[in-house]
Formats: sequence, structure tokens, C-alpha cells
Amino acid sequence: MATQTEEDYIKAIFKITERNQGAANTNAIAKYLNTSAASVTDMLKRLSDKDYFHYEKYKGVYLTSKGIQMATQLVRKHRLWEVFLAKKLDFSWEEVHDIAEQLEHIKSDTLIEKLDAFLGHPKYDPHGDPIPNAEGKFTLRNQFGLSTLSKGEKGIVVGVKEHDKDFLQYLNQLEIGLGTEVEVIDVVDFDHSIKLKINNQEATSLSYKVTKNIYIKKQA
Amino acid sequence: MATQTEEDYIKAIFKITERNQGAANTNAIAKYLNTSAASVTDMLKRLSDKDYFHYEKYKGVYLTSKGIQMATQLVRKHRLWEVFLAKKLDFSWEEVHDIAEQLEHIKSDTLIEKLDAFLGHPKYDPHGDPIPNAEGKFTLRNQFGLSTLSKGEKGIVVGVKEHDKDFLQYLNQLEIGLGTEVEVIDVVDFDHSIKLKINNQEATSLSYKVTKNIYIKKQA
DNA sequence: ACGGATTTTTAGACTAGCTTAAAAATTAAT
DNA sequence: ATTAATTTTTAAGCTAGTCTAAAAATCCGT
Repeated sequence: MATQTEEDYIKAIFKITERNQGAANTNAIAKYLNTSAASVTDMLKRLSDKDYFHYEKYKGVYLTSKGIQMATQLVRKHRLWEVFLAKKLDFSWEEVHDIAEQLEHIKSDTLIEKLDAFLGHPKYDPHGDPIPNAEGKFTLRNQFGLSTLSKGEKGIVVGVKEHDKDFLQYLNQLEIGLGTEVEVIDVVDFDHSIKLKINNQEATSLSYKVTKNIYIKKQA
Repeated sequence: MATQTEEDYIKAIFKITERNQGAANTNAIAKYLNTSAASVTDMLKRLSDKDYFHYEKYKGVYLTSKGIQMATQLVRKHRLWEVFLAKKLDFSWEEVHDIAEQLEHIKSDTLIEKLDAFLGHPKYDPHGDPIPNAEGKFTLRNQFGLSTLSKGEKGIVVGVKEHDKDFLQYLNQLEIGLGTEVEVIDVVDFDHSIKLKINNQEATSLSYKVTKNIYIKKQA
């Protein structure tokens, strides 16, 4: 059975290749895992006969289907635990990640299937990210960046791109969360900032950096 | 922060000293943790400056108050997770231990307090063992071995001494669980076996080895 | 209180995972 | 196309935790 560290490496490679399209390079993995490039090379060499990924010296690394399956199951576990923490234990969306990072390593298939059922087979986690089902399939959604809306358009917040704690807490303060109704009152061409009605309250101004990181579903 | 292995050692020492009264010896710890006596000695030496226990060569080991506190918190976490698994996820009492053994190592004080509240501050785990509160206090109970009952006496099952899977599954088969009502119909002096009515069904015969391991609360 | 059995410790060695420093390979710029 | 910058790998060594085999200490029966 894979160790916690092995799981961390596989998940890191998965996240990096998913984001960058193409092989994950040593430095990126080191940065993601807060370790040194030398450690990564070392680990890749030691793990490369376990069939989780293809590794070629100086060429980076990409997952095999076995590796992808393992990473997907980790993501599934992580996100289901996040739902549990948020929905059942009342944690806020910026608090769930760190604890789920630990919980995702608990070994028991039965546990995760029972947890899934207990939570009512949720399709999305507290940040709006899709939860793969037991077969590894993600349920995709027709979503847009809030920054792409034009003056007068309405939407419902369905997710966030950035998961940084400060960002999420800022959204809390603005009373923006999943399900929040927003309406674009004005768009400032100069800096792409937006004047926004949040749940029909008086309008607030949001920077481009913020609106780019909020996903919405368009509303008639 | 203590590693998982450190936590395992502390808990082992706690369990052994609790059971045996007096210092825990090397062999007992080795057996409990499925490792070698040499590894235990080694670990005790390496951990002995962390103030969790007193260790004297050839004399065994006993916990300091710091060590006891840590062990108690581990027991609290373990048993709360067991309640979660049994009550919320519908695991049977013989299945919860192994998973809780992993879950007890998750690091987050908030998590455990929220879990406790979510479960309604339970006082006992699925085997009837008391759950220490946040301050480490156990709620004791006036209980007796089923083997101590005389002919005609009634009781309610409140716990088990033995946690072995086969034993617990045998009890499942007999339809004996926490809360089950039992009535002693007859006691056989020769082998101390007992004829028992379970939830007022027709009587079954239970060996001394079994009745010794069932705790009951006496019933008028 | 002696000898044998048992328990515990020491010694030496192994693996997983990590580190820093230096060497080698690749990439990018003129 | 050569040099310079960057990235990656190698080398050597560290810690936590494990093991086996052998030595030392303790315990126990007579």
C-alpha cells in the first residue's frame, strides 16, 4: 500500500500536470510539496518502478492510468471530507483544506463509500470543485468567471478558482459564498473592476483580480 | 508535535500500565505494538528527553502527567471517531476500531471538539467504553460482569471487556449488543455457563468465557 | 546463593525520506 | 554557436524508525 508521502507525490504530479498540460518538472513538484529538487529527483527514482508514472531524466514526469486513478481517488476523498467538515461540522470554507489534507490519507474503501452516502452523494465540495465519483468521473458544469459578465448580467456563485485563505475570508466579509446571487451594475474599462450587487444589497466594487477568481452560473 | 509513532508508543504504555498496574516492560510494549524489544528500547531512549514518561534501564516505563494527558486525548479521539463510524456511518462495532486507529492521529483540536458536539457529547463508545471529556475525565458507571449474576437476575448490556472481532461477531449472531436486555434463567455450577433469555426470546446457553466479557447494569 | 531461563540492552545495519553542495545537462540569449 | 542562466541530478550525509544477533542484566527455582 502506498505511503502518505507516495500519495502526496502522486497528487502533486496530478495537480501540476492538470494545471500545466504536459509533464511535471522537478522544480514544480518540489515547490508544490515544500521540499528540495534533490529530494524530488531522489523520490522519483525510487518510485519509478511502482508504475504510477513515467519518468525520464531531465524530461519531467507524467502519471500512468494507475497513477491517475490513485490521484483521482485522493481528490475524491479530500473533497468528500471537505464536505463533511463544512456541512456537518460547520467549518468555514477556508478551514476545511488543511484538515482534509490529513483525512484524505485514511485507508478504507468502505469508509469513503459510507461517507459519500451519509453526505448524500454530493457533486461539489465547499469551494465548488467537482467531486469525482467512485469510478473517477467528474461532473462538469457550465461556469464562467465573474469577470466575463457584462453590465446588467446576473449570476449565481458556484465556485472559486483561488483557494487562498485570505481570499476566501475576504469573500466571507463581502458575504459572497456558494449560491450567492450577484448582479453586475457597472464595469470599469480602465482596470476591469466591477460594481456588483450582492444578494440584492447595495453595490460594492470588486477588483479584476477578485472577479477573475469567482465562478458563476449565468442567470436569466 | 508528536509523530504518529510517538503517539502509538505513548498510548501503548498507557494501555499496558492501566491494565497491569505498575510500570510497562519492554516486551509488553513490543508485543502491543507488533515490533521487537530492541526497537522499543531504542525508541524509549530516544524519546526519554521529551518528558512523556520515566524510563529506567531494566525497570520499565511509566507515563508522566504530560504523557497521561496525551494518551487520554488519543483515547478521546479514538472513541469519538468510533461513535461517528457506528452512529453516523452505520459501521458495526467490530469494524470501528481499525479505522479509528488511523483517525485518532488527525491533528486538529477544533475538529475533535466540533465532532464531539456533532455527536451530542457521547459518554460511551460503541463498545460501552467511557469517552474522556476535553479535560480528560472519564464518566464511570456501576457495571458488573454478566458472569456475576445469579439465577433470576436481570440486566441491560452496557459494555464488553474483550474487543476481539470474532467475539463481537459472535455476540451479533446472538443478537447481543449495547442495550440488550438479558435475564439469567439458570447457572451451571460445574462450568459456570449460563442459560440466558436475550430480549425475552427463548433461552440460550453462554460459556463462562463469554459471560465474563460482557458488562451489564443490574435491572430490578 | 548458584545456574539457568528470561528479559533487556547494545551493536551494527537497513529503509524512507530529507538536507546541502557541487556537478552535469538543458535552455535561452546574444 | 558559444556563453550564461537555469534546471536537474549526483553525492554525501542526516534522522526516525526498524531489524537481527549477541551481550548483559535480572529473575527464579532449588
